[in-house]
Amino acid sequence: MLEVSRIRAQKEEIKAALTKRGWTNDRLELLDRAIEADDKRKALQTENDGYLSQRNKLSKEIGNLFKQGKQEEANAAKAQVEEMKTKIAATESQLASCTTDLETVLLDIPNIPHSSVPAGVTEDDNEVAKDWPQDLPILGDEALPHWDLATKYNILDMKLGVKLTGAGFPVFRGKGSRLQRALINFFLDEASKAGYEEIVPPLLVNADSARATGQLPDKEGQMYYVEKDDLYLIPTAEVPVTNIYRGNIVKEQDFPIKLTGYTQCFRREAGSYGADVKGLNRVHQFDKVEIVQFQHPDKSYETLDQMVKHVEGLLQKLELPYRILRLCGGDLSFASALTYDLEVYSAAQKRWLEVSSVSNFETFQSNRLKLRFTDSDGKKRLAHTLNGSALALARIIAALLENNQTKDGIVIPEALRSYTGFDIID
RNA sequence: GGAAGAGUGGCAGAGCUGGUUUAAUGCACUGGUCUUGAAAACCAGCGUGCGGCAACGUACCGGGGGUUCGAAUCCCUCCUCUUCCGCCA
Repeated sequence: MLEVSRIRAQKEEIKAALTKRGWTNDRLELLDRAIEADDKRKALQTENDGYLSQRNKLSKEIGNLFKQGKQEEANAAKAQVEEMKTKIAATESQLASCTTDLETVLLDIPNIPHSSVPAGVTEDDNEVAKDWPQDLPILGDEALPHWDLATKYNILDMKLGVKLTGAGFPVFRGKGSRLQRALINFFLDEASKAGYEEIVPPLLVNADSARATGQLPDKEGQMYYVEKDDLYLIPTAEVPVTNIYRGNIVKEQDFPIKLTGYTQCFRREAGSYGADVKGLNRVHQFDKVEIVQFQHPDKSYETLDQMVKHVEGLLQKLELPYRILRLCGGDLSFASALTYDLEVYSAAQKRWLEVSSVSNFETFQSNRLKLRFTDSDGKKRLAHTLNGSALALARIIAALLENNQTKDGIVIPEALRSYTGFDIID
C-alpha cells in the first residue's frame, strides 16, 4: 500500500511510472481520489477532535460542580454533553466510512515501478538481464519430461496424490523423497552461510498476518482457509517470516535483517489448466526455502543485487542452465517495485521454468506491516522489505530430472551428493 | 475440553471502592555536569498513531462492544498467558 503523503508529494512522477504498468487515465485518477478522500478524512478528524475536546472539558467540569454541590449547573452541563455526543457519533461514523473509502482506493493502487523497469504488458516484454552464455543443452529424442521420468524411476507419483488428496498434491518416494530433503538442507545451509537467520515458522497464519503481507484482501482465493479456526495455510514462508517484524520499530544499525525459512507452501491456484501445469510445474503443495531481508531505504537495491547473486550461486552449484529476467511493468507483481525472475532451462520440455522471483517492495509492504526504523534524526521511517525464493523445490526437481537424465539414470550434481548420499537415480 | 487466576508504556511494577492519573515509581536508554578515562552521583530528556506551520488537540492500559456527563478502573464477549485436572503426538 502506498503512503498518501507520497502520493501527494510525487503525484505526477507516480502517474508517469504507473503507465509502465499499462495504466491509463481512467485508472490514474485513483491517485486524485486518494488525495480527495484523505483531505476529507483530515477535515473530519479535526472536527471530531474538537468535539471530543469539548466533551472532555465539560465532563471534568461536571465532576467539579458535583463536588461543590452545584447540582443544577451540573445537570445543565450534562445536557450540553448530550448534544456533543450526538455530533461525535455523526462525525465518527463519517470518519469511519471515509477511512474505509481511502483504504479501498489505496488497496487498488499498485507499487510504483523502479526506474529500471521496462514498460510492457506481457511476459514477452520482460528484459533478459543476464542470458545463459553457453549453448543450451540438447537431449536426444528419447529424452523424457519429468513426469515420465518420475514414473520410470518411481520417485514421484502424482496419481497417488490424487488418491490421497486430489490433483496437484505430489507424493515423492524413495530417492525422490531423499532428493527433496537433500535440496532443502542444501538451500538452508547456503542461506545460513550467507548470514541469514534460519526460521521455522507456523504453516498457518491469522488474518492480521495475511493482511500485512498483502495476501488479504486481494489474493484471498489463492489461500486455503480453515474456517473453524479462522486461519490460512501459508502460500509462502514470506508471510509468517515477514510478519515476525510486523509493527516493530528497529534501530538503524540493525539493518540488514536477514531471515530464511523453509516451509511447505499451499496454493489453491484456481484456474489455469493444460500442458503448462503438468507434473511439477504447478502444484497445490510444494516446498520452498525463502530468503527475506529488511533494509535501509538507501541500501535496498544493493541488497536486491546480493540476493539475486545468492540465488544464482545456488543454480551454478546445481549446474543448471539459467537466465535472469527483469520483469516489465505489466508482469510485475502488484506489490513489487522491481523483480528479477530466475529461470532454469528444461531441456526435455524445451522451455524456461521460473524457479525464483526476487523482489524489492520498497515501503509498499512495510507500510501495511508498520515496520519502521528510527533514523539518525530520530524520525520514524518505513523500512524496505525484500524477498526471494532460494529456492522453490518442485520446479528445481523437474529441471534436475530432465536435464540430468542419461541412459544409466539421473545424475545427481556434485554439490548435492553429500546431502543425498547417492549419485545417481536408477 | 473443564476449573481458577491474570493481561498496564523496552522491562519491572503501582493504580482497578469510576472524576488533578497530564498513567506513579524503579530499571534500562539518550544528552549534559563532574572525571585523565570509566563507574558512581547529580541534572534533563525519554511510547505510538492521527490532526495542526506551531502552540496544542485527540486516540490508545490484550482485541471488540456496552453502561456513564466522565472508564485503565464497572458490565458483556473474544483472544492470550499462568496453575491445576483431563486427553494426547
